Amino acid sequence: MIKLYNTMTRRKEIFEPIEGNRVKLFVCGPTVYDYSHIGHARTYISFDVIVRYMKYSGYSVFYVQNITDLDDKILKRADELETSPLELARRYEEKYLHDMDLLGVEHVNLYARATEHIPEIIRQIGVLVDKGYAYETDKGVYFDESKFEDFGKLSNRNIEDLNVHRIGPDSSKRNPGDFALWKKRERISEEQEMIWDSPWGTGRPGWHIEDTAITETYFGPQYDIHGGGLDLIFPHHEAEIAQMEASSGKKPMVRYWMHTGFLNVKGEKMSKSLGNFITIYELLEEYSPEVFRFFVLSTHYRSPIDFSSEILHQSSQGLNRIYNLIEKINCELDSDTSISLDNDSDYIQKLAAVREEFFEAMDNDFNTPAAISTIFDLIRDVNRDIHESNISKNSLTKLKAIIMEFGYVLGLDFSMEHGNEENLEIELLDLLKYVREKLRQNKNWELSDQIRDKLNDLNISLEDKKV
RNA sequence: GCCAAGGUAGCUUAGCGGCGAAGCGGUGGACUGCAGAUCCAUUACACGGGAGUUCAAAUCUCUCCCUUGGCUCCA
Repeated sequence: MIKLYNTMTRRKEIFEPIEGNRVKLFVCGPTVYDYSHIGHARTYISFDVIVRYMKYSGYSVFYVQNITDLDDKILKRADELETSPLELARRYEEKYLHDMDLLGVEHVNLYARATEHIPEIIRQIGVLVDKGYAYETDKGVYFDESKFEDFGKLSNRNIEDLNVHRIGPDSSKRNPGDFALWKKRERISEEQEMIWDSPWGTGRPGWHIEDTAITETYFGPQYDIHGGGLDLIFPHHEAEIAQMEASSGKKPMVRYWMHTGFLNVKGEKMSKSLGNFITIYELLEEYSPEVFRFFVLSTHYRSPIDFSSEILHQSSQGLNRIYNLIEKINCELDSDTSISLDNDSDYIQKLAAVREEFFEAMDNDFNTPAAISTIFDLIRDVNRDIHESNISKNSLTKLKAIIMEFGYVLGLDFSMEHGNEENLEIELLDLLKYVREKLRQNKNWELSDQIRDKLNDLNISLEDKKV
């Protein structure tokens, strides 16, 4: 039974899909005008694990993400780079998907591009106009905030507050907070991209409407979960609620709202002006995807998380502790000394208990830090038992399987089977190991240590075992 | 100003009414030719301050202090 925190109610609730075990999940995707950054990575890794766990728990998840490929920022950037907006959008979309692959984020079931849903968008705007929720000016079509009394229910604001601190509102709008559904733009040339015909003249959609047009197309007017970064609560998600609930007349648009916390860099918000903007590409030049994922999952998805090299190093060390155990298990399983103990049944019980604890943590609003903590508890016990030769191969095999299972849910590969080295490399390495072993037998410590140090410089770590 | 999220050992985080926990780290020891890994022990002033509710508060309520974010570009 999964419990999840619903931003709408500000409480943890028992998760129940509208229809059986089928989950309709929408997460706001990126605006593809630049490289994705580590904040995106945090959000999408979080939802990756959430979805993995839901599937693992028996739900059939239909996971949709939009790709915002018609935004003003894209036009501006394309102008700067003297390229076509669509080409730019496709290029960065490709980079986004590639980054997700590198991070081990599974593809969602459907990536929906805004530009490929223009008819749906126009249709939805039309409904809003017909029902009197939207009005046309000479600049565009706007949603009339005052007609939708629930406006602000997600972010806990009221319309008066929103109107007070607005500077220089557009006087052509009825209310200062009314947002654009359709932006009128003149068609300059025939080959111009990102401009479409509509009943309100040529132009392009506003920012919020693509998501509701897309979700209505694939999910209908009501679905299970809508997710995204914390920063999208206002105004984006408020606008979505207004659009969808006003046009369909059905409430609520979505049952559960899930928002991921921010990733800061050394205590500061990531921004281009501060110069602390880190792209996923840059991240992966320095850290492995596993370390970053482990770092992300070491904090609960709703909590703020602080990125720094010191903390990444801590994560790396923690992850190594898990890897070391796997290696040790593999070693024990390969060795000839067979320990046969009759405490297997104890182990089966213990592992079942740990498994239950792990899944309890995950059930509790996807509490990955608590789940990881159960892995460490297990590791401590197992290390002790291995150290005391108090565990059978049979138990070790089961133990390994369970850690792999945890790894699968968290999207971390604990298999330690990377075996993609060239054969020649392996053979040369074996030769080197053989020579060094001979040196050690002759107690030529100086030279054997040198070999080990040099290998270490090449990122190959050699660790001697007791003979 | 309004809204929101936080303040738990040196660091990073769980816990959110009933023995304060995990990882990273520090120190000493065992094992090892040394190192690494691991084990044992140990170190930790750890629940921002104050008041209240309760048999019982890190946990609930109020209040104050501090940090961060949002307030129509944002994952």
